[in-house]
Parts: sequence; C-alpha cells; structure tokens
Amino acid sequence: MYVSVERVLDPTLRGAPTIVLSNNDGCAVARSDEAKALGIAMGQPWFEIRERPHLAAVVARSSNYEEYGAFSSRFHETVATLASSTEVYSVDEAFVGLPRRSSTGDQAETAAAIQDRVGRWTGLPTSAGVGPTKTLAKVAQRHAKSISAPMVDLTTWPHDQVGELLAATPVSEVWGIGSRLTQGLAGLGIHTAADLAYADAGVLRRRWSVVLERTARELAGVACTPVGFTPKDRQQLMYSRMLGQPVSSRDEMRSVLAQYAATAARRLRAHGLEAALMQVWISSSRFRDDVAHHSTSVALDPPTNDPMRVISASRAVLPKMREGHPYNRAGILLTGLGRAGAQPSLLVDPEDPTRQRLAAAVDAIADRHGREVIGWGPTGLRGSQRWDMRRERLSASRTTRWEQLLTVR
DNA sequence: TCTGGGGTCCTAGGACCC
DNA sequence: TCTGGGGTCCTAGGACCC
Repeated sequence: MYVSVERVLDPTLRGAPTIVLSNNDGCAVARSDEAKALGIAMGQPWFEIRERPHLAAVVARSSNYEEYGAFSSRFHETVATLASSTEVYSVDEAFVGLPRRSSTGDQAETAAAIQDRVGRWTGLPTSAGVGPTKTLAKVAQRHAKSISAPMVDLTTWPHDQVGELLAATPVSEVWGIGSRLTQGLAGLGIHTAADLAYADAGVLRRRWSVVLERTARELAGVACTPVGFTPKDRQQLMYSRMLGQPVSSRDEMRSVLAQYAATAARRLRAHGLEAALMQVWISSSRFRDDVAHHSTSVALDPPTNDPMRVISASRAVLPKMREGHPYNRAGILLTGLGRAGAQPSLLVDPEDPTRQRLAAAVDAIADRHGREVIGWGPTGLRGSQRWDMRRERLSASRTTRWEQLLTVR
C-alpha cells in the first residue's frame, strides 16, 4: 500500500522496483512486485540494499506517514460509500459485510463496484476476497493477489475446490498463524490450511488457546468473528522512535523525552482521552553486545493529558541512564486510558481548567503555524535537532501540505 | 490422612497482526 | 557507520473480596 501511494504521488515510479523505508530510513517495510522479484526481503536494512550492484535500479522512499494516513482515510471513506457494514481492519484493509443476495446484484458485483470506486477516487489498486468467514475471505484475497486477479469469490466455488485451495495453502499463510504456531502445529502434522480446518478443535484449545480454535473453525466455514464487531475502546497509546543519532548525555535525553512526551500527550488530547499510567523507556541498539534498557512506570493521579504533567513524569527514567552510553531509542507508553473528564477524582483537586485551555491553544497554534513556532518547556521552540529521525528520501506531501500541492499548468 | 467455593481486578508475558 | 512503529487478544498467577 505504501508503494502504491508513492506511485500515485509520483507516477514515474510505476514499473520501477520501488521500496519504502522504515522511519530513520532503516529498512525496507514495503516492496513493489518488481522489488520482491529482485530478492529484497521484508525488513532488509537499507545500508545492505544500497551497496549491492544488482540492486542499483531500486528506488527507495522514506516513509511519509502523513500521506499514507490521508490515503488510508480516503480509502476507508470510499469503501463505506458502497457498503452498509464495514470494519476498518488496518491502514489498508477493510472487512465488508455483504448480503447473501440482494436486488443490486450478487456479492462479486458489489465487491467489484467497491474496487472500481476505490481505484477511481484514490488511485490505489486493490485485491479482494469473498468468503463465508473473515478467515476464508483472507485466504481468498491472498489467492487473488497471488494469481494477479482483482478478486476471488469462494462462495461460488464448489466445496471440493475450496478444499483443494486450502490443501495448497501453507498453514503459515493463514491469518492468525505466525511462526511459533506454525512450528507447533507441524509437530501435530498440521501443515496446510486444510489440515487446520479439520483438526480437533478441543485439542487446539487445550494446547494453545481459544484464538487458534476460532481460526480453525473459521477455515471450516463457521463464522466466529462477525464483521463490524465493534472494537473495544483503545487501551494504550505508544509513541516510540529510534533516534537519528545516538544520545549519551542525560541533558540531551531529557529534551528527547520531553519531545516524545509532548507528542504522546498531544495524541491523547486528539482522541479525547487521558491516561492513568505512563511507562517510559530508553535503550541502546539491540545489535550491540552491551545493550542497555531502562524503563520506569509512573502513576498519573488523577489521570491526565496535560502535556506539562506528562513531560515532567517522563523524566523519571533519567536517573537510571548511564551517562556516556549511546542510547538510540526512547518510548512513551500511556495506559489506563479513559475518556477525558469522565473520572473525576474525589481525593485530588480537579485540574486547573486554564491548563486545559492552554494545551488546546498550543495545539491549535501548532496546527496552524507549525510545530516549530511553539513548544513546551524543555522541548522549546523546535528547530531541527541532532537526534531527529532521518528521512532523506521523502516524497512530496501532495495531499497533506498546502505548500506542496501539485501545480498543473 | 486432613485445609470451600466461588468471584474480580491487575500485571506480565507471549502470541499474533499490519 | 547503518537494522521501524505501532497495536490487539489471551492466559496465568497473585492479591483481594465475600
């Protein structure tokens, strides 16, 4: 999906082996078919790809999450215009509940209409799978992609043909089966999706969990997770980043943490949430022999989304830091989330309302004039920092920044 | 020898997803 | 030199309740 967005923004990338890099331009997180054909692996470090002569033609882009987010929103909004029940599953996937038969035509027609509209309104190519359960729909969609068909509708297939597809599908490709389960299932002689569909559900549940049992039942055609199942409220909010350059002094780390805490608090406010518990951690590269990892939990009582309180809480991990050791990652995890203002404390005075208005005003100013014109305490007026993440190959933000809007003459 | 029978809430850790 | 950033769900176990 990231590569598809880059190709909408820059059509000259069509047909070229294209990859999108992770934050900090670290490794490949999205690959075009042409890039996959050249043997580039998911997660392969950019410094390795860059120096291989046979990969010289590969075009790399830094992640442009603002654009991907905007395209994702348009994608989901477009799907919703043609479907009565949809479930946003991920940035680039949606489940759509289709009536068995309707006056508007059969299921495949509806799916094709959605794909057509998504293509015309967003420019994104899609593949679709239709099945009696979510897990089977995912099997169908994978199959469509693998044979370069826009769509596969399993509900029109004869029963034994579905069985053949499942028998030809490695169990590791089934939605919900990762590497650990693949290993464990192999021990029971379960190697394909068909093996799993016919396995003893009780054994699966006792040996692993109800999650695996549901996956097996869904492969057998029994829906266990209805479309549109309303997800529970968000339970955690994380903001973590690798640093563009290692940070080894407490002084500098203090401003890193303040910046991250301010961002996390800003996202809390954007969701109308407040947090009761914060975990903050710093660590050095996991590829070092003497990796250091320190973390601390801080209770936020009463729960809050006030940037000043979150920023000062973020300092709690600093005493554990080894002065002089190169740290390259920091993160803030906020949990115990609740609707802002929903849990008035009986023991502590409510927060000063002017503090909330101040946070809202700072948000509004930053939205309108940029993050560099206003900031909190140690984050200061935000010029570029030594430790900012690297994004050296960023595409233009054609749909999220006015000043980068494409000019057509 | 022997020591009830339920519950809830919280946390840590493991598995998975994109 | 260089290796991402989020999330979810489930289970086990401990603390605590009546």
